[in-house]
Amino acid sequence: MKLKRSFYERGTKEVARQLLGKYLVFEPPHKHFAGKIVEVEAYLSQKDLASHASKNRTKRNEVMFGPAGHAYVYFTYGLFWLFNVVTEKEEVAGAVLLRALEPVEGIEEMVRNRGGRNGHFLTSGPAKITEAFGIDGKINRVDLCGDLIWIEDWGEVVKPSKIVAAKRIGVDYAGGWKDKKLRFYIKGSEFISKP
DNA sequence: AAAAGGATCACCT
DNA sequence: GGTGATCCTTTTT
Repeated sequence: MKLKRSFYERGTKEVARQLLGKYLVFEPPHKHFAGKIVEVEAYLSQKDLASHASKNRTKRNEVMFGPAGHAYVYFTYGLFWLFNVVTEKEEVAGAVLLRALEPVEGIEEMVRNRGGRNGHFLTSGPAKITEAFGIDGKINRVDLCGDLIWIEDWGEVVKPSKIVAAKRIGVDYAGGWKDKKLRFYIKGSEFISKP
């Protein structure tokens, strides 16, 4: 079942934890991809110094301030696209970064998109996900309650004891926020980006 | 350990 | 309207 807007329209930390074990589905013309979400990071609000939203509204981060359930896709390091899900009600700029998936459907096409790499290297990092799926800036602002890209609940339950909370990756610039445990992953998954 | 690479933002003029 | 530091990373040495 496709997640509804009400799922996303809640506290970012809760949404992040509950996205574990759900499935990202992407259906561009004549293609089909699906992957199980095994690692995420929560970016809480304008107060979160690790978040793009900490600098108030700009052209880039604008979508984070809008309604929940939309995609926030941005370009970084001159090379990579990163995919986020917008959370919370309007004016509260929360988002969840998808950091790692377990590939499930469309694997052959993912391998092609990733230059022949396979297995553990396919989607074990935020920019690896977008490369494998072929996600780029065209997906920014797309409504996840539509028919191009969305997240599904396949009825799997991830027990709290299987969820690990850890420091976020690559946010050493974020002052007192850099060590907060807002990264969540499924314990034992072979596809997480960093242990 | 370091290169790869370009958009974005803060801060100037 | 121009400049420079920075960046929610990946790959290769």
